Amino acid sequence: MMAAQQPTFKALADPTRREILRQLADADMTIAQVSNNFDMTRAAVKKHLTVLSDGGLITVRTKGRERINALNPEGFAPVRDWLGFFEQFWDDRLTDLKTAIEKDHSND
Amino acid sequence: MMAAQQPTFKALADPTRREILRQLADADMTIAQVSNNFDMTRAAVKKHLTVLSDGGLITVRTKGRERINALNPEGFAPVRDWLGFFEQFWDDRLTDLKTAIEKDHSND
DNA sequence: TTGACGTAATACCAAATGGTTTCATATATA
DNA sequence: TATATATGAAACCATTTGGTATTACGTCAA
Repeated sequence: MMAAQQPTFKALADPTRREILRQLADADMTIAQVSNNFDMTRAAVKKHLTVLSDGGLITVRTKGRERINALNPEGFAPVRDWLGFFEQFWDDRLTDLKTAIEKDHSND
Repeated sequence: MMAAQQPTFKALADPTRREILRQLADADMTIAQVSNNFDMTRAAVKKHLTVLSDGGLITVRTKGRERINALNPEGFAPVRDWLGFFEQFWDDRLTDLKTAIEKDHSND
């Protein structure tokens, strides 16, 4: 389990790729459909899709001569986990702070 | 409000920078302290810290001739928001699916 | 005030990145 | 079968990135 997070974060570093993900939330799309929404060549978009696929953020299924790209919810797990580490860390610190304050007030 | 997310995601794309963040969770550190934990020059670490600062993920305070680097919880908001969009999206889709199933079963 | 220390700033380099163009391959369709 | 369509793949290019080394600057302490 516990997929490597590097390919995921690498994939998310480019604004075009994040925009592609946002658009795939609306509908699954072929490479041609995705590239219609961007001012760059189909080849460039294809490269971005490859990076997204390597990062596990999308899945690709073949339908005849078309490749249909779709979001892969599981691929977002590395980001969830990474963020979770820090959120948990801050939660714990807040809890510790509260505990310390209560302890202090017990001296009133 | 609503900080630009590009500098944030850019900052998170490098494994060294994510490791620096993890270490800053344990304790605030000067540049020299951070660079002691990595097999690269202080100058290289300093560049990473600059990128992290540009991304809003850390804050730097001056204490004499030292610069103390610390995590900035607010800087994580772009990631929280970005992830939240997709989580919300999937939640809604799941809810819609459940509703559709219930509706279908009402024909029994 | 004079070093020593912590950091900033710059120039430089190799490799990665994001784009292009061109050509090849596989599948639909007339 | 012949042609159009959808994609894959490779070569190429400019810019960015992540590292280095070197030098300069501010601050502490003897």
